[in-house]
Amino acid sequence: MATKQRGRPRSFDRETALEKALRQFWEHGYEATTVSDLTREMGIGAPSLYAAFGDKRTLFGEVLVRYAGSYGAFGGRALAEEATARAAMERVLREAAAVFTEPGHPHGCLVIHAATNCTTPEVEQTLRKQRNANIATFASRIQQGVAAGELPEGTDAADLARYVGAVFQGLSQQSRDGATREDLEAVVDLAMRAWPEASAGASRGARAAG
Amino acid sequence: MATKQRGRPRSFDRETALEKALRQFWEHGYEATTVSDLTREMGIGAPSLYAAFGDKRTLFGEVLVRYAGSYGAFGGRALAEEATARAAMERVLREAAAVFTEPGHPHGCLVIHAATNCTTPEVEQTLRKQRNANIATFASRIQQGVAAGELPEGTDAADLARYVGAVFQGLSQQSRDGATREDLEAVVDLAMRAWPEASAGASRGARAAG
DNA sequence: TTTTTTGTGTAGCGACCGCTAGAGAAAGTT
DNA sequence: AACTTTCTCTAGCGGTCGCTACACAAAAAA
Repeated sequence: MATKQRGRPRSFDRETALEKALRQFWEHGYEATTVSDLTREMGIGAPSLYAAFGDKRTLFGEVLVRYAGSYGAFGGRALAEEATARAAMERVLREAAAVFTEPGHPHGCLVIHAATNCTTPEVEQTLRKQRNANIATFASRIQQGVAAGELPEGTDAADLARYVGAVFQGLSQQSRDGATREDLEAVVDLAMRAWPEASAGASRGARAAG
Repeated sequence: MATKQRGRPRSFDRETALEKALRQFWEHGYEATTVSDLTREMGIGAPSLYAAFGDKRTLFGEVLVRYAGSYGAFGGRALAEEATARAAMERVLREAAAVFTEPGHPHGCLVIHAATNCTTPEVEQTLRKQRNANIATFASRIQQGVAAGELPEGTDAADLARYVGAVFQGLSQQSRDGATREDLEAVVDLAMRAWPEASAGASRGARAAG
């Protein structure tokens, strides 16, 4: 590991270039981002891109991983850190409203928008699986909440997770269509009104955020 | 229409061909649908397509009109026919759940999916305007309901419309990702729990809305 | 130094894109 | 019949796509 590379060293920073690629895919989607766009933004030639990242699809795969570990990490944090399922889901939606409209990077969720109407079936399927996996993660967290008595007995965790996922996807779409953070916050306020409250026995930590 | 055409008659039915084009754009989106795809599905040569429909963009425009008048017409009907804003919005979502998952045609909403990540700015803008116009229509109907006392005073019709729109867009996305009609019905059930109810005394014009 | 290894630039490959010229085919009109 | 009008077919235009062969440049190793 400590030994130096043998040949001519790379003339660009790999992480910086990857971030540039991420922005391009995030803004324009997989298909609509051309290798020509990528090389221009990354400031390198096509052969350098292929040598450093493989082909376009492989580069996109690496971009997905980077996205999941940075801009897309808020969901996992919310699920891990909040005490109740309700707090977790509300925080997911609220941070989505913030991140999706944040200045300085493309709006919306890369996973939702980067490959809709994609002619590369593998890419389309990868992202569809990712979206469904996210909803499954929501369901799992909600099921915990049901087991803990935060939610009424018989609450269908999968249905509730799909509902949260639908709102999440709607937030992403609307952030692309020009909605402001305040617009989306209002949507979240309304969405959380649908949250099932446990009958006044086991409920604890249920708090209405301002 | 009394006099017959002079030259060689068209060898295909224009409406049938247009419907075929609609299905292609609906399934694959604007960019990902090639003229080659279109001519194959429509059963005609490229010159016939261009003679009958103009270029690809013009054809897509005609497809949008046809969609709005057929598969996409349920929203307008719901808004026009239901007595209350709540009933109208609920019917919009419920019929969306049904139409988006209906067998025999592509899933989801053409307007939402056909041009996400589009490299033709005019097409992208056209569809974004359409989506925002739909939400504005919701807002207008909801405002009527507020005026009629169906909803609490001070209800923000724009916010509520955006919420319904977000759920609508989420339904569309999930129908593409494989959700069944039953899945989406459950989402609608939950979504409607967020609907603001007028306090018992204030429902003066709840049945006289129009 | 020379040799080896690896990255970079030019230049262009075959495939597909949206689109169309031009010749022939099929109808009405005279 | 001949002529006019319109559609259809073959073939291919210029442009862009993702990707790469090849020669050269720049580093470590010998």
